[in-house]
Amino acid sequence: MAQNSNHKDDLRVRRTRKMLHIALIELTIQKGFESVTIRDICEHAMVNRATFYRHYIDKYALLDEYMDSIYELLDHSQGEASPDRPDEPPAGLVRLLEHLRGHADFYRVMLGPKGYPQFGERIRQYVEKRLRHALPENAIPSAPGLPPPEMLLRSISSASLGAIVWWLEKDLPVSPEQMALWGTQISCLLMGQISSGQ
Amino acid sequence: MAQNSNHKDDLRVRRTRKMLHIALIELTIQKGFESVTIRDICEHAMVNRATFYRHYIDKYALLDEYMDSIYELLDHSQGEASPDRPDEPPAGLVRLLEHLRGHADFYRVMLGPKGYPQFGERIRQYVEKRLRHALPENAIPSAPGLPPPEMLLRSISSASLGAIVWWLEKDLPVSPEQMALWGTQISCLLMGQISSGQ
Amino acid sequence: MAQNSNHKDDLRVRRTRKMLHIALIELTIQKGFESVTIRDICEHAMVNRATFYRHYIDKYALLDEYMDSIYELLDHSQGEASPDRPDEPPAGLVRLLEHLRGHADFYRVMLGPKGYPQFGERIRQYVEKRLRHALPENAIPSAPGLPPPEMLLRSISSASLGAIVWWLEKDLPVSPEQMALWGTQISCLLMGQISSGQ
Amino acid sequence: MAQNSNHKDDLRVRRTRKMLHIALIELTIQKGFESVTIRDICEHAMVNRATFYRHYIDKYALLDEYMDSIYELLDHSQGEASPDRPDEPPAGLVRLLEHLRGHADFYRVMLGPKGYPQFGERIRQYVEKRLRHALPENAIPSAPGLPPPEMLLRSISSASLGAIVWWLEKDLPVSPEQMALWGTQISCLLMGQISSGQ
DNA sequence: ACGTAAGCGAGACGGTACGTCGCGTCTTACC
DNA sequence: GGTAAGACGCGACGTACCGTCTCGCTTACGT
Repeated sequence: MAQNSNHKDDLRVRRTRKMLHIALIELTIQKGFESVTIRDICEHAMVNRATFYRHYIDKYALLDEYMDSIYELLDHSQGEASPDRPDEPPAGLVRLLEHLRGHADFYRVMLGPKGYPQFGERIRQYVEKRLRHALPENAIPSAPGLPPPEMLLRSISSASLGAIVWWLEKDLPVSPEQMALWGTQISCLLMGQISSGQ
Repeated sequence: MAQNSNHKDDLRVRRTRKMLHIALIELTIQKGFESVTIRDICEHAMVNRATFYRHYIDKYALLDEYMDSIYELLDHSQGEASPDRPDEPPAGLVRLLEHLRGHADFYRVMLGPKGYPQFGERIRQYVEKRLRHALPENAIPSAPGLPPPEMLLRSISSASLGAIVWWLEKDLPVSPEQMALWGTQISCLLMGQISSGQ
Repeated sequence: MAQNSNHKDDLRVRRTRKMLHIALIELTIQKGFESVTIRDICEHAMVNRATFYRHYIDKYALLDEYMDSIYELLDHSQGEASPDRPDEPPAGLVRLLEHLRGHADFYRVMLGPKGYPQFGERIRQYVEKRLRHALPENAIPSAPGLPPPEMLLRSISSASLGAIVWWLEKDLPVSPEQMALWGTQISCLLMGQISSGQ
Repeated sequence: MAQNSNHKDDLRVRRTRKMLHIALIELTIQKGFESVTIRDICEHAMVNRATFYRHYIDKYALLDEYMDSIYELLDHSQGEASPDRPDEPPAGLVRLLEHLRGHADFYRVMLGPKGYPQFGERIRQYVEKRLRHALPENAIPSAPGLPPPEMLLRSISSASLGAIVWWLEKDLPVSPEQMALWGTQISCLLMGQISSGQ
């Protein structure tokens, strides 16, 4: 685990990667993700363009690495991992929303029309994964005539992401806790009520 | 108004535009929307590149024109615009789903990871618009402590779009009518229950 | 022969190619052939770099085209093509030397240490070709014990080129006619005397 | 002067330089001198690129060092430096040709179209130097109307180099002794006859 | 023989040229 | 007047090589 002399431990390497991350985010906020060129990033980060390619194959790889670090941070910070009681916003969701609020400018762009389609999808999948974990295996019955669980999960996670985008676009009108509460209500309603059969 | 010598009535013009539409769609299915270049489109359509620019400023304008024609078609074909009874799939929704099924290859790509973010958003807004029309002004109470109607609308339309994407990705496992029914159930549940429940 | 609408007849094309030729020559004089980059050429010629590649694959192709035009010019201007009498400098040789004098700066560099090895070789081959044409088939006997004709031709053409380089390096101390005379003397001596057997 | 702790006596240093020499030569034979990069050399020599720069500033310096060692070897091995009789191939010339034969692959490339212009010139100057030494000061009369001695020397040395290139290109069809004899004949003829004849 | 200074390997980095590609504008000629 | 053909300027791309640098390891040398 504690691998020595890794190239990622090199001070210069860490400095370079960090500056590229910052440049990507700041430029994305300024002009939208797709409009940002690798040239832009390098100039803003004061890094030679060839150096960029020594670390990443394109800007998507840079974004991926950044997102990975975020997810790792979110997952590791959960610590207490309380058994999420239904009808109560899970700590993970609140933490996610707090993180989004902390980088609202960035996420507002990334999830908006000048964003990157796979980015929102990745967040949706994260939400879906958490939903699956928060539920018993067979919490959602799959009776004929009812929407299949897979479709329900997709709908709920999409609804959540939609609510998040709305929240960001409206400039965070309510607290993360309130958002988490509403989101949980909606989710539980859909999953529970449908299962109990209209 | 009925200008005879209209530029768009010219046979050559109509032929050119049509071939460009076809080329855009076929190439998008093949390699994803962003990967399609104007060069590609022109070669596939056997149209000179300069000619493309005489009609559209970029491929987004070409897509927009195509989408406009679709929406016009959808809205005009509804004819009777029956007062959609809740709990029953509205005719407009079924028609939309049938259209998607008819061009599933194209929409699957456009709404997927190689698609175009504003494209899905446009469909979501169309759904949201229909939802607003299908509901009385104050159908959704906005009591404090409850999710605001705007957020609910956003969530429901996002959920619908999510369900549609799921349906396309799974290769249309159920009929448009079934999808419309499920979608309506979910929507009504969210809007109604929230307002009365809790 | 008189092919119409050839792309080389395009005024813009002729202008572009001409400016690239001039840039190549002037820059070669300034800093030596190998040091000249395609960027240099394009900036000096006020031509976009991509345009360069539309015409030539590299600077060697540009040089080749230039040299081809020179050789064509030299061969076509001979007009009278008098039956070159031995012991008298052939008109072609004088014309070649006059051309070299007219572009002495360029050839001095190209044939010097900062030049291009294949360039001198091409001139040497041109001289050798003229020598072959100026001689009857069996003018040079190939008796055993004597240098083979092929080797003699190589030596004489090399000697001629060497003399030319000397002439250019010394800043043209004598007239082209004088040079041609001396060169012819040396050539005839080598070919004739050797054959008559020491 | 006889510094013991010389940097060049270090075993590691000698090993490194030797491997770089070998790599340069083998790679030059394979792909031509200009195409060989310092990276190539270092990889082939299994030497780190930074180490190369600790010894040479570029590949030309490496080549120079190699050539210096060759010339030193040639000049030292002549030993008896007999007063070369005209009409008889001098021992130095034979030794040079034997050396060329021993490394024919390398010289064939270096003197050919993928070679290095200054390399042939250096050999030519070596030949010219030997010619000057082999002749009395005023062996060549400089009467008006006759080619100046400087030009003659240049021509003869160029002719000799040309003959050598021919010999290498033809894959050494005759022995070094035969080549030396022919070369001497040609040289003497040019120098002697011109002065007395005409 | 052994401690140490030097040679060396590894590789990050800034720089610069390369050759390619797509874009959008323009001109010319055809129909 | 719509179109084909295509030259051109522009600018981003990804790659290659250059020369410099810092950091440790290891190794041959000199006392």
